[in-house]
Amino acid sequence: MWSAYYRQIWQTVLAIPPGKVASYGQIADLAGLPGRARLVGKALGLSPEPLPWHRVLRSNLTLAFAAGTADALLQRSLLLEEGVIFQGQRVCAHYRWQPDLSELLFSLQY
DNA sequence: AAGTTGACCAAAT
DNA sequence: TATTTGGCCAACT
Repeated sequence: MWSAYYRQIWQTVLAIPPGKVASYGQIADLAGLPGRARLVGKALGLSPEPLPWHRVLRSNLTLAFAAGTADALLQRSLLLEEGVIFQGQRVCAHYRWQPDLSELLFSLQY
């Protein structure tokens, strides 16, 4: 039995298209939880089912995990598989997910 | 009940 | 571009 907050967060993360990335704060906003970026990180770790968690990163486009850790390496390779290119520690800015209205409405069809 | 923590963020410096 | 600062708030000590 999960908090409604987490469900909203998970749903929003699922709406991120492959090959795109979003920030924690952005997910929080889209999920109707402005200012609660930290809750997003928490929710990702508690997800009961597979999520495209690797598409979520910090607002400065760096990974949330410390460089060199197993988690960071995994996230990096998952993104590379989707065609996301890195410049040093951060992903190129043009991979940022910029949802338009119809895309958001579609993701809310339930 | 009170203090700490965290897959964060924006603004100022 | 990097670091600091203050803010955020649900979950845990």
